[in-house]
Amino acid sequence: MSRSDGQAWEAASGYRKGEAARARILEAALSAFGANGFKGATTRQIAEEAGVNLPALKYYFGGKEGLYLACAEEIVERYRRQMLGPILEAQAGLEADGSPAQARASLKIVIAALADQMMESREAEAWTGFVLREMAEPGPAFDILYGQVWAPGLDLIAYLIGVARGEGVSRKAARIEALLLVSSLSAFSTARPMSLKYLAWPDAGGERFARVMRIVDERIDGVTGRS
Amino acid sequence: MSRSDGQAWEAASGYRKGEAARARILEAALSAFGANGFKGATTRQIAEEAGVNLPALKYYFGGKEGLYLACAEEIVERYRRQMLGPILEAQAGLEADGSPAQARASLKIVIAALADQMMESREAEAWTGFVLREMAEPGPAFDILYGQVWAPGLDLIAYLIGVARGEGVSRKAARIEALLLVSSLSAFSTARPMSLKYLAWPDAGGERFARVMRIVDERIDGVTGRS
DNA sequence: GTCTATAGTCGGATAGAC
DNA sequence: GTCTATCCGACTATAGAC
Repeated sequence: MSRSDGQAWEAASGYRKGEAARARILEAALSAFGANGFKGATTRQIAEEAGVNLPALKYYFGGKEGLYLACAEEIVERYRRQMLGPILEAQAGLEADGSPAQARASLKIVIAALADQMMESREAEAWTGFVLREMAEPGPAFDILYGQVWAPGLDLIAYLIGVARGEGVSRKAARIEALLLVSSLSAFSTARPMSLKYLAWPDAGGERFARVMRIVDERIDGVTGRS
Repeated sequence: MSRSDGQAWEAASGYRKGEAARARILEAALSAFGANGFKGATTRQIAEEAGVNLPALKYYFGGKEGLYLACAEEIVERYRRQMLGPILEAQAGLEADGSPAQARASLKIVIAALADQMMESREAEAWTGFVLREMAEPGPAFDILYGQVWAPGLDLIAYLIGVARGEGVSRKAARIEALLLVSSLSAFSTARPMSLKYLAWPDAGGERFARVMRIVDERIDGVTGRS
């Protein structure tokens, strides 16, 4: 990996400037790939936005595809950083009280955190775009994102749905419910431009976000079997 | 428009062969744009798949963007052709019996037809891909698709939700519910590759499609206020 | 390590023969 | 109307100076 090479020469020479350049390139790439996809984003645009010249991308990441994969790894870290708190909170609640009602509450915590990333957070916009695009059209980063982001997240949600509904739901059915629930959030991430126009909303933040989330919580009540 | 130009010389000369070439190009373009988007699709690839040479695209459609817009118009027609029956059925049911229960039944008919297009139909795969992509990243075809496909469809669904729930729901809330409901179907259209992997399903057709739809129908019961 | 300069490729568009 | 041949711009990648 180009990353460990970079660390190797840094350790040897004590050179530090490179790490800042590397971070800027990664940030610019995340933004560009998230907005335009692998093919749509150009290395020139990324280099310019990062304030480096073109060959720097090859130097640090081996090329366009290496940069794309590095973005995926960065996304996994950011996803974990953002979701770790809510996930631990949800798990702690369930360990203290394994009731269906608590599972429903934990589910709402997890979905709210996910929705916050997908719908509201401006900083998360780049990486959610990247992730959603890769799920629709599997590319070089599909496996890592599936294994590190989607599968664990969906497993947790499906598990919480199963507990909340009691024994009356099969494992597969809970997984389908989880997919439908998470996908419904795409109304305000992937499909946001259309949704905002349809609701005549300038954005989906603040009170508007809260309003959507109240409705999503009602849907969760429905999924988990409360009238 | 290049289209009316084409019709003009046909009417004058009685020449017919061109219309077949035009249709082949449109079909190939629909498939290519649906799979790869405007930038991702190449005119060379479209021309080759259609069995024509490159300048034919300019001749018939004025260029890449003209071809893209022609695809959008074609999609509107196909959407209407596919959805007209179910929409009329839903409206007829509601006119005969304006009860919440009937509205719920009509809603299930409309959603099932929509899901069939988005999830199961192989022929619809190209145009649903095109539509979903354009909604996420507004391009030249956004306005026509929004006005002719999304807005009318969502209006009908939001209206049916409102009737099914009685007077207890605001117009805006019904619209948000409609967006969330329709978006949940994207689990098996936009996000299909990931969903199929997660469920360990080879495809989402036949009995598997029916299984998902049974769960979607339960969600509709939840949205429309049945326990 | 970082840069300039350029090689090599590919895509959209079009001129002009027939 | 349909074709071949070609132009021009933009892209990725890389050689080589410092």
